[in-house]
Amino acid sequence: MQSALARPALSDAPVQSAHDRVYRGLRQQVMHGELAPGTALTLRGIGKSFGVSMTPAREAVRRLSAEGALTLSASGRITTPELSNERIEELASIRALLEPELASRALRRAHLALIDRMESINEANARAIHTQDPVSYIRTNLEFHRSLYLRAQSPAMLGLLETVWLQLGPTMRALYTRLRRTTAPPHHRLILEALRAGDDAALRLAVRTDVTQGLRHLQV
Amino acid sequence: MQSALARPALSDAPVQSAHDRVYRGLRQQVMHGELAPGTALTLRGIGKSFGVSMTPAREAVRRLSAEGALTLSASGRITTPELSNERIEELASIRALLEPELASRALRRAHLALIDRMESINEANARAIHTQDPVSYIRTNLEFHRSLYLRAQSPAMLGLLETVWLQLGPTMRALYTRLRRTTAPPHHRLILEALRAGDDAALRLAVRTDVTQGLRHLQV
DNA sequence: GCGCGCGGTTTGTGATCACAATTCGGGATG
DNA sequence: CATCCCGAATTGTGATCACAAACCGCGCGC
Repeated sequence: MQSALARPALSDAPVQSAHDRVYRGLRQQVMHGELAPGTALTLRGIGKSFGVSMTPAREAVRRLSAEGALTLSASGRITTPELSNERIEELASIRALLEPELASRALRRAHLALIDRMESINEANARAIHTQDPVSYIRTNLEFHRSLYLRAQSPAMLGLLETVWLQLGPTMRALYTRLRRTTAPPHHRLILEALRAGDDAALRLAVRTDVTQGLRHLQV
Repeated sequence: MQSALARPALSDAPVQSAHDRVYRGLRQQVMHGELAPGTALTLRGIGKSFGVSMTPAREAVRRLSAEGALTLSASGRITTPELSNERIEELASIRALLEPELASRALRRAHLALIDRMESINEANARAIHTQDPVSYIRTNLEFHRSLYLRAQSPAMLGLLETVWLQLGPTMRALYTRLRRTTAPPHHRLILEALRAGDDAALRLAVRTDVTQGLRHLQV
């Protein structure tokens, strides 16, 4: 154990199989918007960049494509998904369905330490907007939401939601690099206020509008 | 070029890769409740039963485990999922969230031919109850719901729902073989009536109760 | 009789190889 | 100058193999 602060001792799996390392690495790249929509990948390229052979790369890609994080063409070529407008709207409406429910379930368990942590994540999010860093913006934005939803104690629902986030990753990158917003999203404050007030209806509404607002003006 | 003559062009995907055949076969077995919870599988066994080597079997298993249809132990052993009571309730509440939404979206597009088809599926479902065939019962039950949701034109939402069905497959088998019901579920009739009446609120309620009713009295 | 350790067997993992299909670029042709 | 065609290079697929870890059952010892 090198550092109890950097990596808490309750971390479960320090030893992970090769395909799992590849899976986690690719998954993070896709979810955080490090790859533009339509980016082409190859098994040999993935394997080389992770220092493994084609076999673990293949399994990671198969797993990610099952989650919608990657698209396999009919001939097997690997790309990040290029979503149609209808698909984006559908995924947004799924978020609008799942996230208020998760927030509501988390509400009764959200104590002050969580709200404080969400506030600090939100500040990091504002800094990412200021420095025009789309990857940091997406990452901190998702972190803000996930830290709340983790309290819902609903792993299956959170898992489903994360596959939706995965599918939207490259598109969110394209979105946020294009519109170059300079002001923080106002709804995060509303979410924090509703949490502090313990107001379920206000929380559901604030989460819903935050989710739909970000994906409303897309115009791909 | 010989296959173009041997296989008429009107079928869309006559040629499928080996791992896709394995994937589809296993997926159907799991979703339709042909496998009890905790059933152990092996890559070599799967490969042998599908006439392929370990490689396509591995990819199919990786894909199915990403969808929650199979569980991989820490050491890599493959089993069908054994769900805890909390997990079953959570998945039921996800169904209760997604299915009324899909039904509502399908409502405006549900013309008479669809309702007739759903009625005939429902009759097959009643026959499956009569003959005490759990696999046929689960299959026709899902078919009843899916034929409606297909009209919602929401492929992403339907895809998410199907992964939930997949996770519940073995559990539903255990459930329906245990309680051996002899009467048809009454809510399918309510769903059909609401469809005919074009009543959105009644449809949402009927679907929701049908979903929660079936998974309420579990007691695993 | 009961628990425990040990060895053979099973099983998943990752690497490598041969192969077919796809893709892409260059060059000839109109 | 555009278009089409052909060949080389790229790429995914499936099979096979070596290997380590996990598992299972038998037999020893208490």
